Amino acid sequence: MDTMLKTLGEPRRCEIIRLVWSTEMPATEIANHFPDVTRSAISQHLGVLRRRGLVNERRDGTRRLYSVNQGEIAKLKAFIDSFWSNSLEKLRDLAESHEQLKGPE
Amino acid sequence: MDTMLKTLGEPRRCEIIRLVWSTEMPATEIANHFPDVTRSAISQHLGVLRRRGLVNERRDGTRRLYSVNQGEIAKLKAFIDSFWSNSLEKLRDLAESHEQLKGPE
DNA sequence: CTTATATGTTAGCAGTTCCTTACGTAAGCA
DNA sequence: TGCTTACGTAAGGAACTGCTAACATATAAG
Repeated sequence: MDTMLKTLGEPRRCEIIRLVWSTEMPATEIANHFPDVTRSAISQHLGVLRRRGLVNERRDGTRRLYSVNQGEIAKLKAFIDSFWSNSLEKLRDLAESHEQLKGPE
Repeated sequence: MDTMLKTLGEPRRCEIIRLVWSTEMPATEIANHFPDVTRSAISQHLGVLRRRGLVNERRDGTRRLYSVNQGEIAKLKAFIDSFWSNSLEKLRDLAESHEQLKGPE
């Protein structure tokens, strides 16, 4: 999970995720959205995202079309949510241990 | 937001957030949860978390008690959620432009 | 077959990050 | 006042990261 957070902590990688969130897009078109860095830099970011399983790659002729693996991002969402739900769990455990002291109702 | 993702991408910082999520805790006690690194390393992580506004510091004698600023983490939660809601927004915009082509119902 | 397009990969460098060691400081206690 | 506890901070180094430039490969077009 730390890995995923780190991966998305890179602004361009995070932006790529947004770009291909709902529509697959070839590498060159993705790179065109980042005029301030070379295509190579974006290709390397795509490689990281692919290896981390955050995007899927589909080949079509010479092109490679990327799309988001929303399931992986859903894991991140669940992880963030777990900060809250785990604290609820702690409260529940605390309540239970209180009940044990008092005996069951 | 990239900053927050990067900040939590560090495993120990992420763990610190969990530690002080629902109960404030003095720096030394936090450091004791990480036997593999020095207290200095943890102090530096706490400094980062404080500067980023992710934790609050309260002084009590020589101790410094840290607690999570849940509001900041809530922003991250909202950001992750926005990946989904923004794609809904795009669908809505798409539907609207279709209606313009057809004329209003 | 030759050329152009789309893309990944490698080498290498500058900047950043996380760590340790050593030191500084402020509050309590003798 | 001197010692101890609880902490932050500074200096410096090893490892990691993101970038560019140059090269490799594969498909398509002529």
